[in-house]
Amino acid sequence: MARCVEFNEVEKIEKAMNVFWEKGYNATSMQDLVDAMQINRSSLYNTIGDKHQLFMKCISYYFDNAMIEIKEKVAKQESSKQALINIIKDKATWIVDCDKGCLGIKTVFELAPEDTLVRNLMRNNNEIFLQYLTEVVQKAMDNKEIDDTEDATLMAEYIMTSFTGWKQSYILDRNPIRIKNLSEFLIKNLFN
Amino acid sequence: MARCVEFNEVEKIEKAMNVFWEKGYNATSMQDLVDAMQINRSSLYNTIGDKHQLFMKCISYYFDNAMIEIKEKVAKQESSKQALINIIKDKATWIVDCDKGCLGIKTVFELAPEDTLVRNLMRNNNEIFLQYLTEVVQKAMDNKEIDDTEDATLMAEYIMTSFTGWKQSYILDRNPIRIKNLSEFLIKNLFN
DNA sequence: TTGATTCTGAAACGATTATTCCAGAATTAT
DNA sequence: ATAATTCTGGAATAATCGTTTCAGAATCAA
Repeated sequence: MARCVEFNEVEKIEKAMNVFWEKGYNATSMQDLVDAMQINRSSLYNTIGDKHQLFMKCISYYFDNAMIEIKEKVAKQESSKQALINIIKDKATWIVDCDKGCLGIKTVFELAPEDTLVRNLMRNNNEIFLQYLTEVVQKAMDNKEIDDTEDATLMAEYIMTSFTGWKQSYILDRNPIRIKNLSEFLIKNLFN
Repeated sequence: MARCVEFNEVEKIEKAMNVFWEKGYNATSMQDLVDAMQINRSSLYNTIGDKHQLFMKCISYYFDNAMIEIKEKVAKQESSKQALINIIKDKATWIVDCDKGCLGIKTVFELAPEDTLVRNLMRNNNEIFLQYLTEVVQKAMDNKEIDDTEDATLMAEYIMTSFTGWKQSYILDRNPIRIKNLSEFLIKNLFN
């Protein structure tokens, strides 16, 4: 009886995400988005919603992918300690290799302080990631691979917060050595 | 022969800074600025310049004040190690108490990746702060107050990058205990 | 093919953006 | 007081913002 949607929404979300990723929310115009998504203005508003709704979908997509990726990597590791070390090293590598910023961090500083919807979404995402990381830390402790007198959650938080600082440093200095040194220093401090 | 400027530029810069501090660069309009600064549009453009120039002056002012403040605090301390501990604890307190974000961090993530002028200014500021912090670390090492087998610059960088992560955590969670624990964990890791 | 429905493209919307312009008030030196 | 200069307030500008509207093309079931 009627015509069907002809585009793949997930595919379009991904393209929009890349624009937000590069420019941030406020600096991205709807014109930028429709250009990048190769979709009509009307179709965008009819099927996905307005700019804010689109953005929320983008950061959800961003986070879901990040979680899938990290879980795959951890699953490949026998040792939980080694899994943690790999997570840290991978993050250091990613920060240097990815020429864009980090959509997550960018969003926290640009929108979260004033935008409750975004803040809640980001907080949930963050908490889910933190819980997962805590599990890995706890396993490493249970296996006596690392010092188990510390609080596992605190250790996971400590690791996560480090990543943010590395990104800031790299945006300013573009110095890969610095990031490498910082990550190795973190590993040494925590696991030796 | 002619009329003089009737407002105190520094005072106006400070008011503008507070607006940028709360809302960020892109989300702040010239209307917001002239309202807050209580200055005429024309006067603003004639004496200070456009939005971007005003912003550059604001972050310079922001950074200069931060440097003065920290130097005063360090000067009051006999022990360099204690000075470092105080810097870390003060930052943790500041993050929790200051309801605004951090203009410096906000700017790095919002503008620095694309805006060369801002990036260079921020990088210089960051480097100056880093050098100063390195000096304090080095003194503590020379006095054998802390482990002197580490690189002082790396240690200073490590401290600085931690601050950024704490701010992110606090924006999302508003949990003062978390920040306190993170700061104490950092101090323990570095100085015990 | 017909009729119903939905997608599509482009134009138009009103609001807001940063910036400029200009007439007139205010201040100064002569 | 006069003339020169600069500040000031507000209007005006052109561009861009996010969003809506609508006629027509496209697709579907019957």
